[in-house]
Amino acid sequence: MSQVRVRFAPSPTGPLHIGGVRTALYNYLFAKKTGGTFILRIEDTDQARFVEGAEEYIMEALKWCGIKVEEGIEEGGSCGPYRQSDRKEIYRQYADLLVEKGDAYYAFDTTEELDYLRSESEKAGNTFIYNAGTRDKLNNSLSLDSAVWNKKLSDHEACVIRYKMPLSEDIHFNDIIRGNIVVNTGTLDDKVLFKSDGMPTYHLANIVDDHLMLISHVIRGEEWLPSLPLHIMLYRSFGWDAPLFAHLPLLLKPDGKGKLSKRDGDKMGFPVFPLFWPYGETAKGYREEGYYPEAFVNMLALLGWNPGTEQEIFTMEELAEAFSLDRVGKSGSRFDPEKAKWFNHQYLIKKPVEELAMEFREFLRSHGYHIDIIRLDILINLVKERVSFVKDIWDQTDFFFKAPDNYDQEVIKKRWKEETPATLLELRSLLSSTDDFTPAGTEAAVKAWIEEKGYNMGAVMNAFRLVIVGASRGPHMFDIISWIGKTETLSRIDKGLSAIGR
RNA sequence: GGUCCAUUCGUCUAGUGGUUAGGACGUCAGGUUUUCAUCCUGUUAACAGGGGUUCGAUUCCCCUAUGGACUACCA
Repeated sequence: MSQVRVRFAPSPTGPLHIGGVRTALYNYLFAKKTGGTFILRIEDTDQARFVEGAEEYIMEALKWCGIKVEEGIEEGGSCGPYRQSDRKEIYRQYADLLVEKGDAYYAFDTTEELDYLRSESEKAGNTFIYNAGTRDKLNNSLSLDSAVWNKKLSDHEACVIRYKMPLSEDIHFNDIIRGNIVVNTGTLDDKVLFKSDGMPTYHLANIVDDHLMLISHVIRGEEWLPSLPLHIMLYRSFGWDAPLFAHLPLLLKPDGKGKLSKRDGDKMGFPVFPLFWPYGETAKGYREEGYYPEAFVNMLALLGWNPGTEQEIFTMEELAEAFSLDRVGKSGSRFDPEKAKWFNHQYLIKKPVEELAMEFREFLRSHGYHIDIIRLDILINLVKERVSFVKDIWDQTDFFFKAPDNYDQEVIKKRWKEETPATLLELRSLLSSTDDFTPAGTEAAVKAWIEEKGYNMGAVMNAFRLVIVGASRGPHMFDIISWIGKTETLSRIDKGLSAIGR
């Protein structure tokens, strides 16, 4: 098998969508699996859609994901440049080559003329196609007198180069994921290969670059499938061996139909982009939402591909080892934000406590709390199983840092009895005289007292929790009071008694 | 409209010409717990429809339906 070389070829028109990230990931995994090379090529042949910052965003997003580019703008490589606008001079000669061969021709029709033809056709219920059936009636080097079009050329009249699609010919081609496909050229149109602005279109640039960059496998989104026949024809016209193709299924909206878009994320509160997009209409990112890149990548990898085993948690290395194109599904995958959270939870609970503590310390700082890292370790161990994100730890631990401002009415109704204040007073004095304020120490003392007095464990502990936490939630009481300390514990009992009273 | 692609629990999916159609997320229930959560156990629920082929089709073929992509001098 010849050397595997794959490329991820986004166009820098905005933030990279997670569908794009998945395409990059599958390319990367395939390269790693086969010992091949992963290349990043920027397809910026559309000057009108250029977006400032998009290229940097793409590179940063891949880095965050742990997808390492081997050849690209920053990395260099023997097949550069890797930005199509920097390869501008390359394309024209190939377009000309096709014209010389008779597989392409010059066309002088203006956008307005073509738009008019299209709308007229539509009114008549037909579809306008620029192809063998219509090209003779249009303005091009096939229909016009050679003197006429040569003059247009020498006058530098606006002109594009179109591919001359055969009248009717079945094109057979193979897709690694979808198998054999047949399309008749009669349904295809004479696509523009070279624009009047001096830039190639995607179709030409793509074929030329993939050939020049020795790409062995083209792994891209399903939206490219309809243009594959054209690409196959192009390879044929150039006399080049075509790479192998794999068209990945789309990522769909979580609800309803259609492909995943930014709006879905906004509507349902989950990110559609890996990183925060800071320009123009901003968009939130997985990174900023608190997702770990490993979890994000793991989740994405399993959306459309499966290992054929029941393993769900994979490191990047394991993914690369297990990956294969023939285990990629054919149908679109609906994205499930809930499962994305679950993946993050899996990674979070496996993180070393010290790391989580460091992360949470930053969070606390921004909320005005400065807590010793050792104490945070203890805290994290108490609650990490309960959260999916570090930022969620706060919701589970706020009462560790401040006494309750109010007390859950439902719990008061259920747990606050006639004798409760007296019992809590007893408990207060017991704790006050307990020197060993470790969880084990207070637990032993309190349980012995409850037993001795014949109290009901649930009644006492729930009332106790109410004055300490303010609600019916949180880790074990003795862990809580040990962490907040004796002074705070006693003060919260006092505060609770006077607030709830009776 | 035309071309192409797709269709297994709500979701991601496994799977085979003969299976109790398996797993995960979610849901629900029970258990554990001083509470909530976790956790454990269990439950739930699927082969789009119709024709073939076949002794037998979820699996192979055809049609229909539904969904999707594409249909630009955008990628």
